[in-house]
Amino acid sequence: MNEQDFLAGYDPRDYPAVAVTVDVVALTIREDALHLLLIRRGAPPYEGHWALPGGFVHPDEDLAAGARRELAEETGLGGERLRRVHLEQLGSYGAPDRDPRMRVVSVAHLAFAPDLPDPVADSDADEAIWLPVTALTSRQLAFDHGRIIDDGLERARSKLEYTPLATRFLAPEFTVTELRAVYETVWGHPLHAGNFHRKVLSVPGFVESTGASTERGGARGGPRAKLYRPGDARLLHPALLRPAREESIR
Amino acid sequence: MNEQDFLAGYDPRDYPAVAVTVDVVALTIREDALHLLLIRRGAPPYEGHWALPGGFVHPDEDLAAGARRELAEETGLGGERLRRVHLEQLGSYGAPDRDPRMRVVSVAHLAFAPDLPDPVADSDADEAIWLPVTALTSRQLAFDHGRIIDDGLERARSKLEYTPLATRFLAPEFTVTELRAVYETVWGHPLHAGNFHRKVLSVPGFVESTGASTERGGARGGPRAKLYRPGDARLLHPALLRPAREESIR
DNA sequence: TTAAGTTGTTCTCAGATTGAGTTGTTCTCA
DNA sequence: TGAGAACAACTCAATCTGAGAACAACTTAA
Repeated sequence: MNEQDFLAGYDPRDYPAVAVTVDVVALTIREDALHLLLIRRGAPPYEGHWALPGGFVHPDEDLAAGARRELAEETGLGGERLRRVHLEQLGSYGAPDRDPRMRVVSVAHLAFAPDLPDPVADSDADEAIWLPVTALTSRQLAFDHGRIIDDGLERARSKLEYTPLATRFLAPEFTVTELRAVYETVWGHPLHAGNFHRKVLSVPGFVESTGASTERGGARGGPRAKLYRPGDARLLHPALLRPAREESIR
Repeated sequence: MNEQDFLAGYDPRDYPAVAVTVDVVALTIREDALHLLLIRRGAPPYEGHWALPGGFVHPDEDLAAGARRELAEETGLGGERLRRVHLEQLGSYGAPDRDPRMRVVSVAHLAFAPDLPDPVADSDADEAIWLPVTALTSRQLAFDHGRIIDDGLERARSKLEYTPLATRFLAPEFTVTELRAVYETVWGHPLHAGNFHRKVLSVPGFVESTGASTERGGARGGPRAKLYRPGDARLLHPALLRPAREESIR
């Protein structure tokens, strides 16, 4: 940053007031559908609209810590379960008029969680709910949260290509079929079971075998499946490619 | 964000003071080396250290607009030349103690520019210079700018894989060899000329032919090269793959 | 003017990867 | 017990990649 501005004297009160919040696009998979954690606003502006969980950054808190705290508050999650949630920064949104009350810069985060219990009613009167992403129209969403969610979904789809983060939607041990279901849900495409299987096992460090198998076969038949846990790779080489789609504009 | 906080009364003065700045990691290629725009600090803290160009967001300015303004101020660039610079958001950095004076959240941006003239001395006493990225050690850099630069470089390397943004380092018309030189300097690997050529021409929308050729052959011989301009693709399908390297930890 | 060396571009070919389909076996449900 | 489902392995053709060779068009230096 530019020291001139500071040298002029840097009493915080001298600067235009900007509030910094952290918002979280928290994704999970329930019943083979991608769900998003949202909060119903009980007061204007955007009363009755859905909004992302979030709030002001605390004075001594890092941005990521703030996002994790907000996530914990709204989901009631803690300890090991909270630690297993993948959390990354998505981007910052700071259009001057995005909040009608004052200048707010929101640092949005993206979270991948395994299927979680329904949010507990908070001390706040917030109504927090996991909603299927398909059930949302931009009009029902507060502020620019529709845009943030779109960016989060695209980021999630893309992250599955070149990272092993799909495993973060699953329990610590999982089958290849469960892993494939994650990809199919997030990408919205059916995948070739045989090829997916071959690919997952051939990419180094994606998954490692536990040696165990499921107790039962599939719900509608089939043999018991082998169980795997996440491997130690942070990136997939070579990546899994999404089926070619129409050139996405952004 | 959480309306409870707001409903309690939202006079800006009631909140802990947070300043929001935009910083820019501006990259260009000079003499086959990747260069970075830096400013020498003339006052504490970090007096004499190098810092990224940046400054406070103006009250009615979007984050990206602020970054572009800072870039314009430090490079003296404007108009069409400025518009041709690629600018994207890199991420926000908000550790509570990253600036010793007060809480500052910096929204870092990443810029790709064609070879630009040396920065003009600003109205500020700032000394702005293009420095080769290899000439930098983390100790010479102010604040957490070393980290921001690392993140920016990694983002740049990765963006060349799946976007046509390498063309943003070049003039509006360029040869395949010039384009390959961009990849080689950013990635730090020599690439196979024939394979690169084949790949660039086969990826739809990466480049399109102008029909023209260079006036002269290469400096040390060789035929005249065909000239191309950027195509209309925003993403490369299939992507160009970086030569496999040791698993990068982050 | 010529020779030597460099470079842009195209081609070849083997190896790896992918997409699509098949097979065999194990399991659940009716 | 039989039918259907699903896991896992395999096959095969099409495509893509890495590595090298070929060749013509150009440069500079002799």
